[in-house]
Amino acid sequence: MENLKRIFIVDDHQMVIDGLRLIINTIPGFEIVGDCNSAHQALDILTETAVDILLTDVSMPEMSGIELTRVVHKKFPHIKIIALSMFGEAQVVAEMIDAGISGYILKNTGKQELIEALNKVAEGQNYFAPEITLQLMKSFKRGQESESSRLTDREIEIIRMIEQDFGNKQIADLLFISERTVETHRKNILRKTNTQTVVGLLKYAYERKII
Amino acid sequence: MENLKRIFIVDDHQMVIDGLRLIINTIPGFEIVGDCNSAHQALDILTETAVDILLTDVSMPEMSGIELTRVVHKKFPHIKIIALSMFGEAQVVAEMIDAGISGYILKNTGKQELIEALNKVAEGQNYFAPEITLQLMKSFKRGQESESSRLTDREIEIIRMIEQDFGNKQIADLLFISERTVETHRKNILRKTNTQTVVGLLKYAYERKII
DNA sequence: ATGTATATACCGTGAACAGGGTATTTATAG
DNA sequence: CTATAAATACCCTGTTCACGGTATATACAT
Repeated sequence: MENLKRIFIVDDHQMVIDGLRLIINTIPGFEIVGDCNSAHQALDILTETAVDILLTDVSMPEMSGIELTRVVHKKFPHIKIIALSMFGEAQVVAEMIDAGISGYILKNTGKQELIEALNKVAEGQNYFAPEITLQLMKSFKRGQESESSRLTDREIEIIRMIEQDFGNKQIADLLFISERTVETHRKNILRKTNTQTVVGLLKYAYERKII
Repeated sequence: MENLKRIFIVDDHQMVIDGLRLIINTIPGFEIVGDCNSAHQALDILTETAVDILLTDVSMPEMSGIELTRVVHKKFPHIKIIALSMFGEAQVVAEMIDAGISGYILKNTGKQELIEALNKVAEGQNYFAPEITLQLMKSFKRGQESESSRLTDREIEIIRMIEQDFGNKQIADLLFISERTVETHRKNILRKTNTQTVVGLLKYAYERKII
């Protein structure tokens, strides 16, 4: 009888769980023993379900993956925890590491990488997606240049206009500057906020009450 | 002594006011007698400032342009009101018309159109930006096909993933469908929500508690 | 059987955006 | 004077997105 590693998945989006299920079901050596949509549910279930590896979303309503990781790491120290996230924001990664994860992968991870992560963690090693380590290094470097992360008044102004769904051309017209200048500001803004898209930027801005 | 039409501008974004000021200051026949950043302020100032034309933003915190228009139209019936908005959403336009506006222009309006709007309204006529009338006609037609505006479960699912900053490729991977299909869904979503960009869509979705 | 709604999927195109970079000017501080 | 920060502006490229359209399959209702 083969000794399968038992995996449990926590994510508030069932579609992510279903996607992961389909992939993991094809990976030898692992079996999914359950899944649920909230950290609270997970804690209940883990008290009566034998689990080896916990795959948990980082951002969840009510109780975050960070908190869940802390509790699980404390109550069930044998459970290896792999974090799943859209982003590898350095601060969040650091908090998850502190909380006790063994791995951190992005949600768009391909099958090969997921296999590698699961195998490594199952062997007692750690696994961090390359993008994560890159992100951490960037953050470290950025931390040393903290002044470069502060948004200028102009940049904040432009964020506000982006939030109002003005395009670059419109922003340029309203501010009497070149469209190329707007693009440059956008570039600087995305770099400083460590985001790649307008969606990410707006979330950043809302979170930090910039707008 | 030339008889200039006195304009007052209300917009919570000073940059919009400044932009309008620069343009209007070059238009013969008009003078700006004041501006402020909130509807409440405007009401106070209008009681002691002679104004012929009020340019007001539609969306403002605390008291909207719609409410402002209602009050101004009632207390100062001689004041012609021109609405300024990012969008020409039919429902909003209709409410502003009910409230008593004489004109409605988009914030990205060029100088020529602003001149035309001001002149027409100053003569006692109405002026609506061509996009607005087009939007109203679209809305009228859409109102007749109200079923086509209801978002399907799949579409809501995809909106949620867009909000999580998943790109089309990622959404396709997670849902095991073609990227082309995702594009099609996006197209249908934007059409149904009458939005043109992700920013507009997210605002729509947040407002309506879709996400 | 037909009709409708939904999901899926494709074609084409142009515009916008993200990301790599370069550079200059102005204002301010030391 | 030099150095720095901020604002401005440009180059280039590849990718993504929005928007115009077409079509088929499936499930369900009539």
